[in-house]
Amino acid sequence: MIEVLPEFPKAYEPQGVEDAIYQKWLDSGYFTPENLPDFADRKEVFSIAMPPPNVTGTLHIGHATMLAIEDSMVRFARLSGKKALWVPGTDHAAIATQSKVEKMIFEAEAKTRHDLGRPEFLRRVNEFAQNSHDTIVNQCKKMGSSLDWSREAYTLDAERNKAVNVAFKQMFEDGLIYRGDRIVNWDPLMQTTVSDDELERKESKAPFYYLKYGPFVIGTARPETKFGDKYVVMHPADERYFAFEHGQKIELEWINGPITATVVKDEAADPEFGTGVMTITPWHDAVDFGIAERHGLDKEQIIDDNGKLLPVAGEFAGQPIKVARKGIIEKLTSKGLVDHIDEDYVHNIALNSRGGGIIEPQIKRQWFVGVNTEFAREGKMVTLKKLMQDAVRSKWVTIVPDRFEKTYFHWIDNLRDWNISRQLWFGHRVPVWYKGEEQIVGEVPDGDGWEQDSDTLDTWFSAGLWTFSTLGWPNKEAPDMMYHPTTVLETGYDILFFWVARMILMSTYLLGEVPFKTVYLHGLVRDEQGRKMSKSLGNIIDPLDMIGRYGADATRLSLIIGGTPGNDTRLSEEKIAGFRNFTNKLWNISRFVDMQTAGLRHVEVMPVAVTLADKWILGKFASVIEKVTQYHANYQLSLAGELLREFTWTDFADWYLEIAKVEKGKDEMLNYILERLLILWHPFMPFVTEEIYARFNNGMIMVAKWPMSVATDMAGHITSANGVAGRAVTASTKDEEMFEVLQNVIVAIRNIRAEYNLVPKQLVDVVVSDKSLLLYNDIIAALARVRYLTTGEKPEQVASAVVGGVEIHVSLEGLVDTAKEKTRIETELENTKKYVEMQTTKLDNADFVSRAPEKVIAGEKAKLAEAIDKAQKLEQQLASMK
RNA sequence: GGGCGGUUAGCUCAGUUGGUUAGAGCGUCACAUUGACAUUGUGAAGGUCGAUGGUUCGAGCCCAUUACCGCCCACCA
Repeated sequence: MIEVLPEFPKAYEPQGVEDAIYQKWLDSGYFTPENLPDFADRKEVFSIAMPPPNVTGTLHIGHATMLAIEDSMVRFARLSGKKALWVPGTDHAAIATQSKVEKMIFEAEAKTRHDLGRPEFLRRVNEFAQNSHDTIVNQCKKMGSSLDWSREAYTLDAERNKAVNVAFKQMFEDGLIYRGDRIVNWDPLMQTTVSDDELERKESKAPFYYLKYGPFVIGTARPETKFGDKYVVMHPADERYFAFEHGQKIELEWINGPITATVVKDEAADPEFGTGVMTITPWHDAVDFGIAERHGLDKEQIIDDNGKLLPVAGEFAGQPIKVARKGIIEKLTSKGLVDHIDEDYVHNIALNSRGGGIIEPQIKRQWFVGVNTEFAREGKMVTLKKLMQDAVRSKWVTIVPDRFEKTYFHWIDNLRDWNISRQLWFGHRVPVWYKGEEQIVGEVPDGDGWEQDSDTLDTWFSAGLWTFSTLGWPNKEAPDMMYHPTTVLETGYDILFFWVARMILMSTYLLGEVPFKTVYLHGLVRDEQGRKMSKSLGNIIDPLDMIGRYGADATRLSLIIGGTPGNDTRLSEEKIAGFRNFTNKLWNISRFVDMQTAGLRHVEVMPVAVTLADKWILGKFASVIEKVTQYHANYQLSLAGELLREFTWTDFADWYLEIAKVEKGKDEMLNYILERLLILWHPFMPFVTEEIYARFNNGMIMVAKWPMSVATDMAGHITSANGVAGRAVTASTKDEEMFEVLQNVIVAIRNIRAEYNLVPKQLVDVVVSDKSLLLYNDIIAALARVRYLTTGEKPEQVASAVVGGVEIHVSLEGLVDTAKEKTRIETELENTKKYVEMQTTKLDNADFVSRAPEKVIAGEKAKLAEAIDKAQKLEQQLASMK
């Protein structure tokens, strides 16, 4: 069926067409690779697992960046003839989502999750998650994302739950998952543990108390933890305390009366810090816990799960920390135990980064993944840490930009066992069932009387399985597993530890292969002033808003062009508006070609280049195809976009189309180039290119063929395998140089015209020194507004210039300001002479001549010769001036 | 305390293994408005590439030192 298209509107209006185009793509089914008509012929596989957005709300500009980049990658792969798959999904984001919903419920109904009960609370969270999900899916579509919706997944659905249970079981059986009493990060506010990576440290100023502890002075910022302190620790090599022996008992007066303290010598005590002596609280401090473990010391809980003091605190029992601290200091002061107080002490306090409270370390029975635990793998003993390290060290996984490999290794080096159980309600239940002494792991037990572990798993546990749990795993025979390892993982660098590293852990452990071959890390999007976007600052740029105002293509371009991987980018509405202008430019280029050639149409075979301009543009275009293809292969999307913009706007529109208005018979050339140019643009701006392409009547651009790359032959001729049987583009170096001279001559004339403020209507006569330029009389006449172009005698009243060895005299009878001309030429001459001098010095340098490559020397010599020639001509011009 | 990044035109940024007189977009200035596009065209101005020293025939790029800004990591109680 041939669509009847309306007339070509003067301006591109994205708002009117984007939704329909997206629907057309959906209807085609091509987002699902198996539906591609030539699926079987497509040899290479390309796949991306989309980082699933959290179902905590709506997509922000960072998500939009992710979608723009990934969609460009997938569309490029699809156009390049690959089996291109991009899997969508959402993340239940256990802690973030639960925290958000709890907050909403409390604000609206003043109820906690305990008031509602587990089933009702989960019903509410799921309802919220569903709404967020729908919004997110809609936003992905608005961005033009070519996601395979038939494969959509959710980190908390039944299939993913199965994957989680199988993974858990295998790790448990290998001894990598264990349950133990360890010191963990407890958030009293949300009543759950959080992993080390979910802590956010905030600098804070607090009084630092120096307390008299028997013969010692100890320092603390947390006097409320000191009740149980009965060990006093110092470095074994600290000479000041040689009088005290390890294990020595000391009677001393403390907060609630006399106690017996034991001296412990341990290297964890820093002699440089404070007095070099400290007391320890193993239950509420990770370092202290370590010391206590090493020496087999008692551990006592001082603070309960709600952040209140326990009976050990005596009269302070039941008080919240903040209240108790004041009273304790008062009591210590009255007992004369406060030595002095440093009021300006700065330390870091740990917060739950997901909107929770101040972390209180506690000893708790939790589930852990042992990252240093050895297990057998192919006859060797390895650890999860080693698997993670090897994957990157061996370049099995490549990180772009590579500097993040260092960050990655550093993180692994400092990694401790991963606490995976949470006391949250929203999430995958820890797949362990208990009945009396019995325990079943990883599989739902038969029979009655089994109770499941009430905890849920860290959201990153299921997220770590994402690349393969979305492709049918744990069924290793699942046909979709052909898409694994995925080709590239594209995400923000801020998520390297949380997610990227854990995916590598899970995949190398469970599958024995990496989850992706390349990690492409994009930067954060900031506002014009480099600040993070946030609601409170009111500087948020909402992608949907921008799409509504400037179109999805412009929004996408603004997020792809002008940035580099791993570096933050600043975004402004002006930038997006600028790309809206470009979108319209491309539209109008097409509109012009449509009018000029009586309708856009597919041209299969590369047309014969008739004129110099034809040869030039085909040569240029061939090189653009080659470079853009290469940039895509190297994930240098910004460079690809900039090169395309330059070619499209400057070379094709400003030069070639202007020439096409003069040189007729370019219908094939124009259509041939435009069609392929649209394909090159399609990964970046899918909507407008699809809309224009409809007028070519050649199917959908989404499944068009990427123009073939080109090669340069020995003679410097650029040949194209561009679907053309044996026809080569013959833009020789000489042709290219000639065209450049032509361009320079035109610019020089325009320049002179501008200096004398000539309006376009006013034509000028021009005398040039090179008669071969007369061949291009029509072009020069039109583009530089010239009446007669000759090679005759230089007229009297002229303004002159020298470019590329050509002398140009623009006849300006009655207009020439001789003094001004003289100054202009003198300045030019002076600069040229300086340059000649510089080049001469360089070429007279024996070291340069003997050591620089010949090619460089030849180039420098040619430049010198041209400059000398130019200087001579300028001198003659000056001499002939009256 | 360790590590990483940034510093190039008024602003936002490129600059591919060191090789033209360092580029782009936006902004600025001048001129132009009936024939693809004013969401435009033409032309121009604007930078001693943070600083110092070194390597080299040659440095924005490599090395060392240093300044400022930003980020990440860290068990100084």
